[in-house]
Amino acid sequence: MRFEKGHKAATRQHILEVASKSFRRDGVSAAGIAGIMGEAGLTNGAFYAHFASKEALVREALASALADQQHRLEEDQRTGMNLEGAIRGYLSRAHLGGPARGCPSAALLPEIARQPLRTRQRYEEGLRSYVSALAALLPDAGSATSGRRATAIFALMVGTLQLARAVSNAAEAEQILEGGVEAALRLAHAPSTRQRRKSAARTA
Amino acid sequence: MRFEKGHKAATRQHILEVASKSFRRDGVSAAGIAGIMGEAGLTNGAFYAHFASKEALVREALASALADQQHRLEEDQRTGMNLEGAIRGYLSRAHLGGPARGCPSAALLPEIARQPLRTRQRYEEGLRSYVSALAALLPDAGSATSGRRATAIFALMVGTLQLARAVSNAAEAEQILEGGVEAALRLAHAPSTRQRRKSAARTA
DNA sequence: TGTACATCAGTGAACGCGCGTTCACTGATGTAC
DNA sequence: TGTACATCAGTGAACGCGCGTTCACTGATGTAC
Repeated sequence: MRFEKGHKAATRQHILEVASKSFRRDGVSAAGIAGIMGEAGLTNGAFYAHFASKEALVREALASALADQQHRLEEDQRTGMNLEGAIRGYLSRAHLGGPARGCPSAALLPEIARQPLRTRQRYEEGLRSYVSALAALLPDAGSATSGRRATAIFALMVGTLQLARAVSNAAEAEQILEGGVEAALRLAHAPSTRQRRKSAARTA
Repeated sequence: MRFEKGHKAATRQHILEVASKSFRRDGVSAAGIAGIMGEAGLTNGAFYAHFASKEALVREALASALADQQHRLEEDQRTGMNLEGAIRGYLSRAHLGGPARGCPSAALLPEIARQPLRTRQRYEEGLRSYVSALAALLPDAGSATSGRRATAIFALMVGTLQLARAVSNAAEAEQILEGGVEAALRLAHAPSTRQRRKSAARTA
């Protein structure tokens, strides 16, 4: 054989990694097959030996980015990082400036919502799994409401990072991130029933 | 003249409204000039009599959508709606299902972050103005931190709506919205300094 | 040991199509004389 | 009052280009005899 054993699988993996970054950097519909293949050091024709369609690539690249994100969170957890560390890492200058290597939800959520059902279902699996890992870091991990609260915290972090990225002024972007950290930390702690009732009464 | 006075301005406005909806529905890069003009009942050639480029249209359509959003919020405010009402309206089933008429940030934020500087600056103005209107609804409106907290609440709402839209299961989408409402209401009330210190100590 | 053939990852040109943009033209109206 | 011309919003074909996808081909290797 012309290529060593495992070569094709390695190429496929390489295309996947390049695509995953391209999609997050440029958006799904703005990133093209020829560009991705070129960036991977191949020509466009080789693509269809690895994937059935662009849609299939999107699906796999998205799943791969979500899996990476979760592995990094679990690795952080293993090395003793707490929830505040995870929040500060997510809402950091590094993550602000590096969407290609960052959270696929922050880079692509509205576009994911427009993808075909199969893609959205695949995303959903990855999301659920990631949010569970996040919920495990909450002070009340395992409680009935920890999953729902982890989802809200994640939504806050995604929206905050997107807002900070859209804004042109760097100082304002950092203010947005800081405000997000503060708010996320507040949400991280379960309110007592008494506090929640008081809140509801005040806004009603 | 063949056309009544003000005809051209009215056509321009019509194109803008159609474009604003198309962008939110399909995404900026997926929505094309010919499609927008067709939806407006015109042919592609007429476009450049009204706008200098697609980029110019994106800029104006975005500004227009943000202005609409703010006017609706202020109208709600005038008719006596409080912050909880605004939050529940934003995180409602109607808004979930109608991105074309809804919040441009929820529909387009990651794509806005990839637009040229001019577009982002225009977005930023509209955002600032909208968040100010939101801050005016906070219990501590006018305080030093109300703007920052309004931004965080808005980020939470944007992320929550995006997440709910991406998910394929309708029941799960509603759960996400409910969790978002709960979290937003919590953030709406300024914590006392004592509470904030306690929170920080617990997560450190 | 040498030769003919099978394998298969990757090449690169081509397919039809839609993109953003340009431009010569249309045709209904108002104005000038 | 009638005719020639200017105006201008909109038409529709065409520009070059890049898209996703297909396919005949290449060429280095392993296998069969």
